[in-house]
Amino acid sequence: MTTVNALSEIAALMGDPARASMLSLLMDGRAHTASDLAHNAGITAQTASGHLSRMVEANLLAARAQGRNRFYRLASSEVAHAIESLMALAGTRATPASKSAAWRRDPDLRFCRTCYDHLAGQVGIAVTDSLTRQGHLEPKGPRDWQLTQSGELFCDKLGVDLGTAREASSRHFARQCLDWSERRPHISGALGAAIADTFFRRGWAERLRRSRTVRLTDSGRRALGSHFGATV
Amino acid sequence: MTTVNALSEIAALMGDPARASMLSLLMDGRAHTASDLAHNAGITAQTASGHLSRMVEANLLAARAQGRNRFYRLASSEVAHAIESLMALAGTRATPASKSAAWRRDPDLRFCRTCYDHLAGQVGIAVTDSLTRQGHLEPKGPRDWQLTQSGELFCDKLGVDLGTAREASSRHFARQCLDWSERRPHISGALGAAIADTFFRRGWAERLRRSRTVRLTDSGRRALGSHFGATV
DNA sequence: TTGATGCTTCGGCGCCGGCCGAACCATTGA
DNA sequence: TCAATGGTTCGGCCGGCGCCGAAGCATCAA
Repeated sequence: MTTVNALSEIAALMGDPARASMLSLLMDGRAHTASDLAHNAGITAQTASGHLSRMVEANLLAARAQGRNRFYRLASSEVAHAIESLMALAGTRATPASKSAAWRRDPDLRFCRTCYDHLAGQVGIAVTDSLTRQGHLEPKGPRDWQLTQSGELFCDKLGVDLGTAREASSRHFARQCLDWSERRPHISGALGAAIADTFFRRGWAERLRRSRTVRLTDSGRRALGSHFGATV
Repeated sequence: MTTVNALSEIAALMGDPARASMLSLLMDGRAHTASDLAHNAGITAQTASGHLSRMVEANLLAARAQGRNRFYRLASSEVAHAIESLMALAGTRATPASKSAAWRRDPDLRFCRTCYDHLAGQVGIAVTDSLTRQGHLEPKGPRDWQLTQSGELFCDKLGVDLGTAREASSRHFARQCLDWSERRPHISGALGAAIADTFFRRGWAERLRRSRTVRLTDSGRRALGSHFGATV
């Protein structure tokens, strides 16, 4: 393959209106589901599926399966840079994030919910962000985190049962789980479950019946502020 | 026109093999005749004519009639930049272990070439690295550099025409341009052009015919060592 | 289990656009 | 003026690819 052909193949991928529409949506830097991208581009799921796999093949996108959903995001900042420089030629700039309709539909679920056995939504992200920001949590490999020494102390002070969490040796300790509403990773795995358990045990949060939705109590709201430095 | 359509239209123009071939040839920053471009792309003159007028219409190319000939060149350095950033993506297609065939096949192009009107490849990177390492060049914002006081002196000593470079006020002075073969930024903008001009004027480098490839002369190799402290 | 949902694969249709031959226009040189 | 050369316009052919319906697989909820 020549340099020229490589150029034309990459450009041709971006040159289809449907694919360009998907790339534009993904310029917000977050991950979107295949159906989200299909709907946004105004095409059927099966057509979108073909487009998406071609772009993954060409290393424009990265895919990650989670449950029944498949999330796609831009493969690298270089891809975003190339798209931006093409948009610059057209005299336009990248559009900021545009929220999907589904995103607005369920504000409570979006705010806080359980994802299996750990916290997700804005609260789950707030906890995750707080831990990384304070240096308690750091990346370990592409899909995991690990607690730092200060993180161990912090969890102990909070009453998070790290001993039991570590005993579940067959399970990932601190896995990155992609949050569908926030489109960013939150903590899952044994640590995520232990943290969620702490929230329920200390009365910071309550499960709603027959729903994944979780209600943050007043004391929970205060705890987020005092322990995590977060206001939600 | 939406930004999405603008993106796809520009990308689609670059996405045709024949047009991509023309754009690649024009990446040398020089003007080429229509028949030259047609022959290089392996198509007939009438087909090329259609492609060329479409690219002029889209402001990718600028045309100038001269006698019976019609010369085409890239419309702006922004076009060159967009093409270069697409080529950077094309380099990531295969598995990281094996570079693309084109990458292996074209060692001279990788070593030194023009990117529109400035130097790219290993030599372009060596110059850029030398300037930053010696404190002559420092980052200014996310995508630009600026010359330090010592950098001004250094350029004067070298014979780089900074006055003319600064006069082109509509143009970025020292822009970061992502090098597709080295995967790191080199100097573009008015300063990049002035430096390249110095290399050609002092006989340190020579353009090869009908190619973006640049040959470093023996004196150029010595100059890289003495002035820039680089061995290539 | 059963049904619902998300995603993919397969097959066939339709059309957009790249291609060239032929003809035409413009500039040059004699 | 006439031929030669470079470039463009027009018309028609045809292949590639974007599209969807149908069907199939995987996951989740009850």
